[in-house]
Amino acid sequence: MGVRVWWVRRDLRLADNPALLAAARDNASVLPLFVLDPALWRPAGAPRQAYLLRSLRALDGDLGGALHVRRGDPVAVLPAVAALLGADEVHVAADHGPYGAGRDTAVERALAGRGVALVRTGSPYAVAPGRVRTGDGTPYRVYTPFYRAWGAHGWRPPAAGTDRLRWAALDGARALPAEPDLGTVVLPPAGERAATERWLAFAEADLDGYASDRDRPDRDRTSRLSVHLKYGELHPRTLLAELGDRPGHETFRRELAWREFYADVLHHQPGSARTSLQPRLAALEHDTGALAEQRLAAWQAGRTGYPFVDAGMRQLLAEGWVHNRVRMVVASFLVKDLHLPWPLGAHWFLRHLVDGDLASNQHGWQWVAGTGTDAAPYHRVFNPVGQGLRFDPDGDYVRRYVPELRGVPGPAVHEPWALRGGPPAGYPDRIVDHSVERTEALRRYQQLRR
DNA sequence: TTTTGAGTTGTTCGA
DNA sequence: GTCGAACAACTCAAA
Repeated sequence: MGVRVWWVRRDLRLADNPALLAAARDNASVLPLFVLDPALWRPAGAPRQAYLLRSLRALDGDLGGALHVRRGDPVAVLPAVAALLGADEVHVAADHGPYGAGRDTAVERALAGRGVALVRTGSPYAVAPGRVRTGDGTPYRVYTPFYRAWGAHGWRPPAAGTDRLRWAALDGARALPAEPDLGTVVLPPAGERAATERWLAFAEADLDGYASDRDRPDRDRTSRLSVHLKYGELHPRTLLAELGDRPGHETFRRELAWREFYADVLHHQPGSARTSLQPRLAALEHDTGALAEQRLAAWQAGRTGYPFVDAGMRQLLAEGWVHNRVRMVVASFLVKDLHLPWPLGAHWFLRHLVDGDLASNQHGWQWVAGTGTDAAPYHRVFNPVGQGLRFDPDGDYVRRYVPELRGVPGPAVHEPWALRGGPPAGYPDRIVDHSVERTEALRRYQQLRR
């Protein structure tokens, strides 16, 4: 009966956790270890920092206070902890991100020098990135064929639970740092229990109508599970096991598959987190200078004068979360109306989103910018007014996040410049004319044609 | 090797 | 008001 380390990263749960079960096999006692890595902590932004701390506290509660926390570079911390404990195995779920994969290789090497094995079991995905391949053995670059092959590949059923876990203790654990100042941001409840409750509530109330309702930000019937999946408070396999063939179920499974697809793309092309997947589009002409900076600031603050865009940007600042439909609209606005490079927007999102995930975020932005995996028609430009009228037909979503417009009833709220007397006091005029900038965007994209 | 069908989420214009 | 075409070409993936 030995002692093993369970190195917790983005799998903050006890249920359906193959790495934990591997650590605990043969009745070994397990030290649950979280390493606060400054390289990941610093750029995270206050919402994610705070959420992570809350989720760690919840996990620690579920562990009866057994969570061991250290601060530092995992390459130094893991060998030190393993030595203090006398452990010969460290168990993790594999990390396929550009930073995590390199870090794990370095940790593995450092541990091996002391005769300790780094054992990878499972991953944060139903199918580990890199596993789904075309007939040629190459990675997929188009979603739909990936989805078919991913479904055909299949995944394991959820791991059976166990009540035979024994936790090890070790002196020298650091307390978690104090929570950063969140201002007025209100975060969703963190932890495995909250995640499970969210899933059950969603499955009960919204899953059947998901195919049509998910697109309506005014109705707010998306799953809101992104943050829980991000931190591994739930595993997608657990959800997939409960999905059937009804329309809403199929649509939700496809959303989970997008998450897997983008993780796969990032795994094969780590550079896609920073640069356009289509090299030809890297030469797209962007605006620069003082005016461009002013416009970026207006977008960030939710003061573009386009209510649907501003509501989304303010929801981001208020909740660290934005409805998916609105994410596309605000992204399109930055790239195609303001002619600014997508990485600027992607970076702002990562700083403020509580569910900010490198693969999903960067590739979602690339999809909107038309630089991504699909052969996006360059003429796909979202109309911020048309999208608002279509997906927020009564204007309720806009009024929820833009108080200056609360006195404007009905769909007229989407075009405040058309109101008698112009926009209400305190609400800005449009910073650009959409129809003009749409034409300009099309011109710039057209320049890059073969 | 060549061919073929298809590719998340859109918008505008004119009949 | 509704509806279909046009907005271009390109690349992917499998037959």
